[in-house]
Amino acid sequence: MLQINVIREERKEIIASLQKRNFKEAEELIDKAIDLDKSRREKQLKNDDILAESNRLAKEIGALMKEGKKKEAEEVKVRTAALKKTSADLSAELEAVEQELKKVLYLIPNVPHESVPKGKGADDNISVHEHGSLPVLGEEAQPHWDLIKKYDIIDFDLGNKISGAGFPVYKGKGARLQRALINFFLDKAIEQGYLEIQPPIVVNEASGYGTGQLPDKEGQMYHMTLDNLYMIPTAEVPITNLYRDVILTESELPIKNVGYTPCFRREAGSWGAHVRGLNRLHQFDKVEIVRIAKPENSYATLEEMCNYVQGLLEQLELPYRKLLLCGADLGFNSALTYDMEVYAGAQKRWLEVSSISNFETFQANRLKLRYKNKEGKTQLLHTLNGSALALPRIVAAILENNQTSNGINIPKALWEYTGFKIIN
RNA sequence: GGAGAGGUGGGUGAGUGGCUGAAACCAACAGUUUGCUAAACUGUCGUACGGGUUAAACUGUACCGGGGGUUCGAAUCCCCCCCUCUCCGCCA
Repeated sequence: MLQINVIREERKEIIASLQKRNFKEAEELIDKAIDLDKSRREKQLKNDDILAESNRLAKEIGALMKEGKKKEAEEVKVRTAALKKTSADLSAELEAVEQELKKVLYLIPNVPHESVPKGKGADDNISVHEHGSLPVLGEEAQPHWDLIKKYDIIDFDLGNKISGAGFPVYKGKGARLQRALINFFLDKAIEQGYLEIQPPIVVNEASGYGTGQLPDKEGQMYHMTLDNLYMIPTAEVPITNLYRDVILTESELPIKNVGYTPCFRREAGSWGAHVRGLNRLHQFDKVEIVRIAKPENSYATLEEMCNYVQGLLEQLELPYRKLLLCGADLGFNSALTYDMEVYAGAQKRWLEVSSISNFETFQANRLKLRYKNKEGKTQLLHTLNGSALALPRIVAAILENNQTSNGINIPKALWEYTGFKIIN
């Protein structure tokens, strides 16, 4: 959520920046917010004055009572009654305006960073870095959904039976590979100074609002209505919400957290030809890195996170490219996002395995996540997060790219974690 | 799930209707003193939204788990909810 005082001061610049997202209602919503804010301040000023008067009279009554001037006190009481009525009305109006303002603010996406290119869609994302050569596989190369059957390591039919589509069952070396990747990712992050967190994988409503899944992306999450809890779509939600309503001291910064969790996504209506096999699931595993940084450091932090994730992909010997997302493809909360895509040789497609974003103060404003700076002023922090990494598509690429007639070779970096070098 | 006890500022904790945004102590921060450290002393020390100012100073309102109510006036009284602790029940 953008800060209303910033909107007030930088109206023109914000509207212009939002054009990069092709966000048509930008000017309309920004102006609406400014109007509501003006009305809110007027009403508050009026109401505060009335309450101040009312407080004054209450003290006067107290004093009169003490002096035993009961009659005079009664006379003053009459005056407070009218004030009370006016204030009640004004408070109700104020409340309504505040709600309305909040609703409008919830509809306005984050302002893209100046380096974000305009664009119409995913095709306009810019590849800023590529690494590794694309695997050359023979005609007989199989996509991962065939390979997992051939070696009996991941079973969609079984998952279908006990849960439904998009809930695969990992077996044998498939299960072991998953576990190896999770441990590999966690260990590497810890080496880089990240603190491992094991958060709950269900969260309450307030947390959903804190990171921006609610109210607009309600359909993305599984909702347990009996207890009003949500299954997390990403570890970002619980880990970032750890810092909801928190004022950090400078010495606690920067925050570097890493967490492994299963992730749950309803992905309603998004099933089709491109999402076969492991490409898109309702439940998947992911290791997520979450950073909280001072504003002046956040873009250096973003670069550092990208370098870290790229290092992981290189250790896994996967060809990848790094995309700078254009305005049209940029997530609602994000100011700048890099996607990492690995190449899956048999599908001959790039698969997104990581999305690394700087949210600047957009989440922190909702979360009320601040720190006390050197001047002793409380100031919003910047939040960032990135997948490091999402497992299923990594598995898909490993399986497809490393297939041979003898079996599937496991990247060397994982050997100590898998305990085997080949799936056959 | 049942019964009881509680929830006050970063922490401990006082406060049962007005003089309380809240004592005291601890922690933290700044300073004084001191070869250094420690100690002592002095000061500062909640948040949000307004007004005001170039910026401050200054100033208004709200907030003592959350929401509602009683009252001229609520941390304090009443109701509902949430959470924590103890005991019981159930249980990986």
